[in-house]
Amino acid sequence: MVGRKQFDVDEALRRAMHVFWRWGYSEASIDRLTEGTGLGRSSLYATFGDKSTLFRKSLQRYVQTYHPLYDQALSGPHSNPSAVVAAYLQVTLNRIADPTVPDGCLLTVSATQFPALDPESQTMVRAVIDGVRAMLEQALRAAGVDDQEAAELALCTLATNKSLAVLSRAGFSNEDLTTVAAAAARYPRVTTSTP
Amino acid sequence: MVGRKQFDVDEALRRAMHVFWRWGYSEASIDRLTEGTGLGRSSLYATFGDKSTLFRKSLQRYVQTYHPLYDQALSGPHSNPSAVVAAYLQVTLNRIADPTVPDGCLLTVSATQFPALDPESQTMVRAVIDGVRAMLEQALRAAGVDDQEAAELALCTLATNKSLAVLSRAGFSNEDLTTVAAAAARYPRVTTSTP
DNA sequence: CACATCTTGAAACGATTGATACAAGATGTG
DNA sequence: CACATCTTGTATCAATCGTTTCAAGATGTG
Repeated sequence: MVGRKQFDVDEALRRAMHVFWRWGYSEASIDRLTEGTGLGRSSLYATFGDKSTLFRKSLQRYVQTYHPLYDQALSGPHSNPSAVVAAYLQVTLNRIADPTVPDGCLLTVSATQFPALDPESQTMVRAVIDGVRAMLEQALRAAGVDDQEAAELALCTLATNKSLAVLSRAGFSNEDLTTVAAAAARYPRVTTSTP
Repeated sequence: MVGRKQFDVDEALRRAMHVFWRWGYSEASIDRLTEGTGLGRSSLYATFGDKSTLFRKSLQRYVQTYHPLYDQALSGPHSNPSAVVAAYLQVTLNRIADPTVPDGCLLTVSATQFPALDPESQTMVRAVIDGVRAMLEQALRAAGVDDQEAAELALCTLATNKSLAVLSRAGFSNEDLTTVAAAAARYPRVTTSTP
């Protein structure tokens, strides 16, 4: 069992990400991380550093995994703002419906545990959320929404995204989540049809 | 310091509730609970039982505190469904803007930490959320919304409530939260004006 | 006053937390 | 083969976790 590395670093990081995702930072103990990754304590520390560093690498891995999916959904040609919102939220719904990943969203779980995070991790979580917000806003402007409405709609879509994660964590059905997402996608019509 | 009780039980419970609210179940250690309540360990255990029991009593206290506010907001005469939603979300906005209580919402923090809770607490959290959903649905029906739309709108308003809590936790400004709530209150017009 | 009752502070419990030390040993290079 | 390098399992660290025990002492009742 010694000599060269006995595991795939990227796969181990993916599993560690799932542990943080499922349990949240506080409850993601080293024991659960070693069990989830299959690594020994020594290998875990030697490869990824301490717990908070591993958390940040997991969050980075999370962004690298799902950011492209959101980016692709937003970049596609959309007939109207509703389509942009719907495409974005559909990525979230697909992820939540995926039985091979934990419920909710690592970002949302981490945000609600904000006081439990070290300052560096807090900054990173906030930065990622702000990045998502900016990405949404830009996509909406590209879809022809004026600046003010784009800012508001981006914020509301981000909010809907967070609510889907919370409801999923609380055990709400995919049907309920789909209803929420569909309603959020229907919303933009108000701002475009009302003067 | 011995003899008869040196503290007000209800006030101590209120403070314990704030500790769970701010830190979440996992990070609400006994040390933080004793410090937050001002009680010694012995008094804490003798009065409220173990940690998970104290958590449930805190959650019950949370419901007893804020349920009447929501109930009052929903029971007032409303000209349309939007007014119902706006009144409901305003209670949440007021609570979040209150600097004397922690950010977010105890229910939302607990929901995202679901896997960290014991089964009994999980059941209670879920029951409270379902209760809120039912309360919203009933209020909307009382405001003249038909059954199907009332169910959907109640779910979406609950979702908005959760999103406000998450964004608050992540440090979003009250202005942003107000924007989200206002947009959610504007939503019902779609379902009533669109055939 | 005498006594049972209750509360409180302090000490201590075993278990678990995150983290480190170190020896054993497999690998690649010379 | 010899040797430096790297990885891994085990043991262990101090700190903190939730919880219990217990003696000291103030209170209310008789």
